[in-house]
Amino acid sequence: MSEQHAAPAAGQADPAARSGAATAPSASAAAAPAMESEEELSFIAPRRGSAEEMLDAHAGDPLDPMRHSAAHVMAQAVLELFPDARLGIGPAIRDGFYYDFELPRPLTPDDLSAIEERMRASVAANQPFVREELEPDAGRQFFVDRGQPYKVEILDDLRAAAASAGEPEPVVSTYQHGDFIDLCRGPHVESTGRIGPFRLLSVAGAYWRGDEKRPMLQRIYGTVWANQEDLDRFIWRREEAKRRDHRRLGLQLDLFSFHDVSPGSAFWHPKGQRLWRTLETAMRELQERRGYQEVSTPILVSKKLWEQSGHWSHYADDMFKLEAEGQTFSLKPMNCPESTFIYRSRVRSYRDLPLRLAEYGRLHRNERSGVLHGLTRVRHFVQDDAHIFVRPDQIGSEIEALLGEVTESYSWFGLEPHFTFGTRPEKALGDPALWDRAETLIREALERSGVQYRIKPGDGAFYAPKIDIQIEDALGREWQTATIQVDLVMLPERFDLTYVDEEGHLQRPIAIHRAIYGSLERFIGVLTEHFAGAFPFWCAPVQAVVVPIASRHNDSAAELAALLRARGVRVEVDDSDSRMQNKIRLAQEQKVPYMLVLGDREIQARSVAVRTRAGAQEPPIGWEALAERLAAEAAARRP
RNA sequence: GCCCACAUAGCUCAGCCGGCAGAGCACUUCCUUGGUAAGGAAGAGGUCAUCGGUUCGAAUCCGAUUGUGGGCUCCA
Repeated sequence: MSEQHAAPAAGQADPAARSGAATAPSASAAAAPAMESEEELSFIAPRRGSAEEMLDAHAGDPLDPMRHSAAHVMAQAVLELFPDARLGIGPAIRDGFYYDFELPRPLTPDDLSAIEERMRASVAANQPFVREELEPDAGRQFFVDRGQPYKVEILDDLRAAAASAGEPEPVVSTYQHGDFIDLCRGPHVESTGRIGPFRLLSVAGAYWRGDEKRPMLQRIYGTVWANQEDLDRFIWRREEAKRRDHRRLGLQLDLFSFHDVSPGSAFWHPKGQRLWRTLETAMRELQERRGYQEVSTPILVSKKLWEQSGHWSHYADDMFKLEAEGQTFSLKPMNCPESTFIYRSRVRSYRDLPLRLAEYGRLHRNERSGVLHGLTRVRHFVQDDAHIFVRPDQIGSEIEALLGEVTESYSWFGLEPHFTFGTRPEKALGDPALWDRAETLIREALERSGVQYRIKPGDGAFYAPKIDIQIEDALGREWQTATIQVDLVMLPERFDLTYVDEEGHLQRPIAIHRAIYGSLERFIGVLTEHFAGAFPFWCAPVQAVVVPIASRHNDSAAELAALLRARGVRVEVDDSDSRMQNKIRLAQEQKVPYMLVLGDREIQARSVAVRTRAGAQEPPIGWEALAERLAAEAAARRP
């Protein structure tokens, strides 16, 4: 970045941009006056704690008929226990199924085992599934008679949908097994005996049709597999996920904690902060190298800013607000609008662009209490945000560079990014021709970069086509982390950003919003689960523990530690009274990459015996050689 | 926010049908100076989340509050 001067400019950005991070979902920003408020809110309040669930939309599994059949069998069992139960829906889902019920009382764990028992009886009876088709009116009457208003509603909706699409009345199909009949499109397995090993997992509240204004039903989740081995593997995966849960590991590894006094905001302990700083330092190094300039903008901002950006009308409830001297302020939930003030602080020339402004902004969002979840769904988080202001002719090369940045930084963790290109949605702001051009440039950049990507038509933000980045962790779960959004209108137009072109005319720049880690909080949560707490050497909070065998070795241990520290190694000495075995055990539990054992033999040779956390024992190595090796390993940033 | 569950020592958890608050780990002290995942002994540590109610008596029963956890349109 060289001769960029800064310039005046304007700008603001959109909220959604940063959404990739902590919040993942949609992006939309607030500013779109024409948008419907619900839609806008969606980006604000990401739907789920873990993106994995969101991203893995259920996509047709050969086990689906069996899973859906299991849901029927479960509904049958529930009806036997609660004859007045009203049935919601009971689809097959990823790894299993659920069914929603309206019941006279809350279900208990005992109920679940009773239901399971009846299900087993049904499976043992091997009752065939029988399909029947009814005239719509007859079908409707059937469910009215059975006291199943939700089924009637579904039927009515189907008929209404068909009518409005100009299609003929839909045929109503039911499936029966035993004495249980359900409205159902099918298909099913031939008989209940074909249902594999299953287990009921949990009960949860679920709004009818996901609408908080509709009744709250009770949802029972279950899982079912083709054979016992698959079921066992699934159960193992769940348990492994629990073992890797970043909330548990965060405590065990002394990284962070949460406290009543600030729900949804982590307290970072020294080790967690060390990890954090290491990640941030690596990203800063990359950004320096790639021509970014770091900025910092206020956390407390007048509501005037959000009124100008358009966020206030739709987003106000999701911001923390406060009053001072008669003015209303809020804690910023996103960085973008403020970056435009820096852009506009002077006149910008075409020579200034691309202007890459990075900011580790501390953001606050007033997430509803019920959705908070460890580090993945928080009220306070830091985003490795950047706003890049470019000329239209620079979009392609800039996108290409960004894809390279994502690939490079994720390689530090051995993570392979997956790219999803979201194109123009139905409701989009801005000139369609500009959209087409931007999309073409993005597609070309994706092609040139040679990365694998998929296209999600209509999934762009309403003001910008975007590239979302997902990663798959060690358990095969997908997480959304990074996002790149090409903002054609939001920041540039609402904040009237300009630059002077070669001929002295004012032109409109394009703003690219991007976050690579996304939210540092969330990213650390994902890394913790991915590595099960055993972070790669380069970013491990404690990289090595020196283990003196007896107390007479403590002085040498301190000397070795000082030598390593001087080379930038994060090292601790365990000079407690414990036996060596115990010291090693504790270091293993803390997932420290290297244990450096020092006894008489080593000290005499000014060497040290290295044990890795994988359990390997290496031959003694000289202190200097070890320092060289560790410094080189840290610099390499390998997973 | 809503439904359900949970909240006991720093951590993990016992504590039945109300009757003097427990264990392991961690911590402190002492003994032990030991070669690759737990050496031994003693000690300290709790307003049983908070507030209120029932009761002779509440960690225990009831209610509220706060926090945490599982979820909240993969549409018959």
